[in-house]
Amino acid sequence: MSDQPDARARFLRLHDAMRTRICLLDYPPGTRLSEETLAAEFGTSRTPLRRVLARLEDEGLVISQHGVGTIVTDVDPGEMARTYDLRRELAGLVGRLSPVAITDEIVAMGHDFLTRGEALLTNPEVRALARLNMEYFHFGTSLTMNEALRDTSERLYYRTARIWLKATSHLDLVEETAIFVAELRDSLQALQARDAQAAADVRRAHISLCIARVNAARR
Amino acid sequence: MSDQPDARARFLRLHDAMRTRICLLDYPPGTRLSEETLAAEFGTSRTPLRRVLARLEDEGLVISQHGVGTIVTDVDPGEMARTYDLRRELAGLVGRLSPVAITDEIVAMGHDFLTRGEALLTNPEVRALARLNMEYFHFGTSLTMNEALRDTSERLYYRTARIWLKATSHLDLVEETAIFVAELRDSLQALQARDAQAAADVRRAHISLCIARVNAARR
DNA sequence: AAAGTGTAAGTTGTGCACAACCTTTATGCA
DNA sequence: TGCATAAAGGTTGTGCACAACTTACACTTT
Repeated sequence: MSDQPDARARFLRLHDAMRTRICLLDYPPGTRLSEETLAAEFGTSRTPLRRVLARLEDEGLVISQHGVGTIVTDVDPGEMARTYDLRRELAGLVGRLSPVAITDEIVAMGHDFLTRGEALLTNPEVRALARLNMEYFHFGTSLTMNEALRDTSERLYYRTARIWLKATSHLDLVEETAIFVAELRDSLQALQARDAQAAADVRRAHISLCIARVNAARR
Repeated sequence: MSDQPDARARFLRLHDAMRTRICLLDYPPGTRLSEETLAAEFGTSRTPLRRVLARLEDEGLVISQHGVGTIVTDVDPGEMARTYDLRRELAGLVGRLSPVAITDEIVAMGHDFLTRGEALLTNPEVRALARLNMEYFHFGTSLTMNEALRDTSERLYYRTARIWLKATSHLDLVEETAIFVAELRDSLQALQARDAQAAADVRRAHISLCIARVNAARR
């Protein structure tokens, strides 16, 4: 049924696993990854794993140095700020470039996200928050039919996600969770109005606020 | 002096060479590339070359199929249109997100581009036009300090460049050259006014016109 | 004649051994 | 003791042989 050849399927699986680990800070910036060890863990040889690391390097998540190792990158604060600037603009574009029609199903998904977010309020946990945020981000990009916009947004998201997560550890987790739930609430309202542009604007606004918050925390 | 290890330098060289060949239609869509042949041509083994092809695949320029070959992709017209939509927006953002200060040197570069463009008017040639267009595009993205915006713009540019080139062959080359020179002229005017936003708007407007032209030619 | 089957050629994917390289540590010498 | 040097260990990069896979074609069978 699946038209994914084994090789490609495995590549996607490993890539996703590694990307998630990096973005969830299982491998904090500076961590030295061993090709041999990872290959053994995933039950392959170095060759397919190197393909994965090569892509992660292209995406800016790791950097390989001959004779040294493959190291998880950190992100320069200035560059991160500029990346967020772009992410904010792209979030707004989701509402303008080939937005999808908001169906009942999409509204239901929005409602589901809110429910799951509210569950976090009673039991805040940074990893669960990060995971939900990641899932919700994908949901957000799925609101445009523009593939290039989707791919670009996700690429930039994964580049900055762990920095937000690191900042969240320093900020108040409870407060950050509450802010996220508020975003989910605003978002659901826009979806219920069947207004894709409004939903995109909600995201845009919250990215702006997030930038301000992280900048304030850095001081 | 150069801090590029041999391996990385070679990778960048091969990647750039292959990308240029694909975008200049030396390898038209559908071409089947042979790892062995290419490796021999570049004087390496398959291994480093496969790293290059892997990245080209991530960029959407080729697709590798086990047992079949590595094939230069074509772009779906609808997807291309949506990619152009995004490129148009990004072009405008260059003027708003961390634009550089327009120096005399930058103005001189703009003037140089115009001179070279005008030289093409007397002797139009599609390859030379494509090359100049590519160089001018890089010049355009260099007008922002936002690395993510630069990288993203270039990524999308290379994804669509060959489609524009293919369309140009069908359109009138002389007319297309004249339009490009007109853009260079407008651009220079904006630069001379030291107005980065105006320069970005010029590019934005011309991408819009390009979209309309290609769409019209397709009918 | 048509359909099915096997075989051969050509391609990408994988695993392994080794080369190239960097870092750390030990060692010898002043 | 201090410093230079080399040696050792560990890492990524490369080349090669072979596995896995697809396609095309010839051949056989119905």
